[in-house]
Amino acid sequence: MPHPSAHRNAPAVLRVHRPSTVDLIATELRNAIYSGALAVRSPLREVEIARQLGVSRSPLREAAQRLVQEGLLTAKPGQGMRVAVVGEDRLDDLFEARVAVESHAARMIIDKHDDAAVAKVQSAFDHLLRTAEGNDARAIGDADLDFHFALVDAADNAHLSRYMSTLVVETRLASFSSKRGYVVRKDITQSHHGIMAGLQDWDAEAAADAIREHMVEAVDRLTGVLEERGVHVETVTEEPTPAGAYALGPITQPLTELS
Amino acid sequence: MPHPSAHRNAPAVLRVHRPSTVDLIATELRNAIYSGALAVRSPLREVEIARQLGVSRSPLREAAQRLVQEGLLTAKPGQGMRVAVVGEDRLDDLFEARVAVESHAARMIIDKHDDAAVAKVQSAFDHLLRTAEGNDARAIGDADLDFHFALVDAADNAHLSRYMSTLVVETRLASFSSKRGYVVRKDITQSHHGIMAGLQDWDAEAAADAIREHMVEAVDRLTGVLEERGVHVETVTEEPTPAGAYALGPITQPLTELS
DNA sequence: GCATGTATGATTGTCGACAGCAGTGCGACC
DNA sequence: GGTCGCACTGCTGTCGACAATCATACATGC
Repeated sequence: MPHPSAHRNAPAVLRVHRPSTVDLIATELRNAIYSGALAVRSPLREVEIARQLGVSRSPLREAAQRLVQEGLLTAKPGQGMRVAVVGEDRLDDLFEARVAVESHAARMIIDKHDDAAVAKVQSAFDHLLRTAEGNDARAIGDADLDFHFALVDAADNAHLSRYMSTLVVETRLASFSSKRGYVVRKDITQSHHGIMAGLQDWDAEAAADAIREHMVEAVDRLTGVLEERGVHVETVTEEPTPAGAYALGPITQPLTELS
Repeated sequence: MPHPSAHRNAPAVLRVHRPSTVDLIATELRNAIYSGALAVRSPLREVEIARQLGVSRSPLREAAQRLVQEGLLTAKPGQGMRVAVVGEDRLDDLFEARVAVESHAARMIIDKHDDAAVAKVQSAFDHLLRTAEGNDARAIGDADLDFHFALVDAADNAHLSRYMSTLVVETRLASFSSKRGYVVRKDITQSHHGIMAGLQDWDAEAAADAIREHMVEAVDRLTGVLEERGVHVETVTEEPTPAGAYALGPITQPLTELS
């Protein structure tokens, strides 16, 4: 039985895309950092992790170099690599870069009057709204980052999407690096609402302003400047993880995928 | 004799920053790609290049993975790595990403009324003007890319600068990948003049518009759509290189540098 | 007691080697 | 004559091993 997607004038077979072992390891490492399985500042024990992944040190080190290039790992000669710390001194640069990417993504969507793109962002926004009703800080944080990635991804620019995927993980690292633990603001949906409104009104400046304001709020939250000013905002804090011995799953070669 | 820069209240010694071997190799590879020593689409012969660099295959492969992450090298399982081809299908995404980064850099400079930043860009612009008087296509191309990097670098955001440094090399790869060879427009200074004017007038929208227009012109030049439309613009073409056997210099450990 | 020097253990950085795969050319077969 | 099959060659992907380096703890001396 032919596959339903088999098209008449389409080429008989699609080009197969085989991910290399290094690809798989790099993805695994990124996920481990994003999920917190690899804690901030923790050294990357090559022999141990290589054993957990079921590979040798060579491909692991090669994959790790990709994350070094992304800024997710830092390497010091003689001391190996550790999960990068995104301290307060880097917050301005990081979130300003996000403003650059996300506001331009919004401008692209608006310039094209791309209804489908807005619908995608709306979907992510709805999910954020539902999640924000609960008190799971991590889930809210995930939905938040998903929203921002969806915004950039909806602009349909592979280059910006790839850069954004790194920015997302770095943002997560900034939260993990915070002295106050993993905290999200309860009013997080409000600033997102401004972004959605800008998109729906096809108002690029309004969307860009909302994004800029949202990033300022994020930096304020992470630096704790709000508490210093005596401003009270309701937040949700994740109970600190046991930081126990994590375990990375072994690399499993996925079935040959078509692209 | 104490160094003149020794400050009274500064820490006695600065933190030393030792570049790792992988750092040096990665820089060497980037330069080789930027200069064209490693031609587009050419496979990365690991044994040969490792021998030229005076290192083993392991650190070379690790360094190469950094360039894979940057998109400067592409890796296919079983076929090793080759210098990436930035074909016409990727031009839109690439230059749109540059618009995002560069226009935001301009906005940052303008928002801060940063005179020193404008002066830096002006310096790069002057150099471009002088170079454009000649007919050395490659030199003009270098000055062009230097200008755009200077613009982003002047915004004083390490994150964006790092991303821009990759975008610069990718842009160079786009020129190398062009079927028409390495070509620069004679009227290249005009569109840059608009950018400079926007900065000097502290007019963010004017600067952003000029940047956007500049990128459109660049894409038009690379896709050859101008010729198709019968529009004639004066260009300078670099005579094709002999494509002879290049040679990468051996890795030399620089003296311990202070950061 | 504090600082300095030393031994130890673990971990990284690098290398050479080997198996396996991909591309190529030749030859056989339909 | 074209297609298929097969051996060959070069290269990659992966591994284990070794030396150099770093961090830690301990001992020594002032």
